[in-house]
Amino acid sequence: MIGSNPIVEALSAGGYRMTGPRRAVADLIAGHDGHFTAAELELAARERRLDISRATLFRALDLLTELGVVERLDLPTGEHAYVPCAPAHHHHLICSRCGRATDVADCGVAEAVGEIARRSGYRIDSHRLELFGLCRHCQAKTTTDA
Amino acid sequence: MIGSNPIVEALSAGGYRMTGPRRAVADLIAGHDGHFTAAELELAARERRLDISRATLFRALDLLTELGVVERLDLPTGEHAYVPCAPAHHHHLICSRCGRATDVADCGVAEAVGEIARRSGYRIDSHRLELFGLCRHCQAKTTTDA
DNA sequence: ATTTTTGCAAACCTTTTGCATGGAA
DNA sequence: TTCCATGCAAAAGGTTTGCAAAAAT
Repeated sequence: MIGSNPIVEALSAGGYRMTGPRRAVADLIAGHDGHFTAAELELAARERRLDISRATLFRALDLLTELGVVERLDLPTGEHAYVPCAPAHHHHLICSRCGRATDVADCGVAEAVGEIARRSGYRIDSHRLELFGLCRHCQAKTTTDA
Repeated sequence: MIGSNPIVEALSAGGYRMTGPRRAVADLIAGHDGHFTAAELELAARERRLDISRATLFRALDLLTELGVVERLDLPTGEHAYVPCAPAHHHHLICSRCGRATDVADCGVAEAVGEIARRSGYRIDSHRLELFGLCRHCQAKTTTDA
C-alpha cells in the first residue's frame, strides 16, 4: 500500500500540489476497491483519525473526477457514488452486494451504440453504461455474510 | 391534449385516486417531451397557475416512477431528471440541446451485456444505458436558437 | 514570496416527513 | 363514511461557498 498510488501520480502529473488531505484521500480510495459515497469516505477518514474537512473532501473528489482517476456514478437507488478507475472510456460493472466495481471493456457496446445512432438519426456524443449484479465471489457466498 | 393520457391511465389502472394535482402533473408531463427536473416541473406548474405543493409534486413523481410511466435518470451533470416513457425495459437517448428523450430498443446491447457477463463472471441483474447527443432536429439547426 | 489549498461555518438546493385538513371513492 | 392524498412547514440530506489562516512550491 506504500508506494506508487495512481491517484497521487495523477495529481502531480496534473500540476496540483500534494497536500496532506489529498494524500489521505488518495490512500483512502486506493485502499478501497468498491464504490463509495462521499459520506462513506468521510466516515473512513474519521475512523482513521485523518482530519479532512467535508469541504476538502468534496473538493478532492471533484478534482479526482476531473482528472479521470475517479468516476462519479449513480447507483440504482439514486445515490451518488464514486469508483476509482483508469482515465479511459469504459463501463462499470458493480456488485450489488460487496460494492466492488470492475472496469469493463467494450465487448460490443460501441457497435450497439453505432446501430442506435444509425436508426435514430442522433449524433451520439457520449454514453454511459452501468451494470449491476453479483460478482463471482458474492455469487459463491450465496447469501451468507453481509 | 384532451383525451387519453397514458399517465392518467396508469394511475387509474394502478388503483390510485385521480386527484387534481395528479392530473395536473400528468398533463404537465404529457405536454412536455424532453426530460425535466423536479424543479422545472414545479416552475411549469407555477407558470400555469396550477397550485401543486412541492411535496405533492415529489410524491407524484415517485408514484409515476413506480408505475413505470416516468423514469428517473441521471444527467452527465449529476442532476436528476425524469423522462416520460413506456413501462418496459429500454434505454434513453437524450438530446443535449433540446432535452428531448427517445426510447431506444435494444440494438445489440443485450448481447454485449451477455458478453460482459461471460467474461467477467458476474451475474448481471440489471443495466442502464444512457446515451447523450444531438437529435436530428438539433443537428440540422446547427447552433441556432436555444 | 507567491499561489494554492484548507477549515470553518453558513448558505443552498433538493428531497423527505409528520400531521391535521380536504377530497375521492 | 372511509381512506387516501394534499398542504404546510419543518427537517433532513448532500453539496457548495466566502473568507481568512495555513501550507506547498
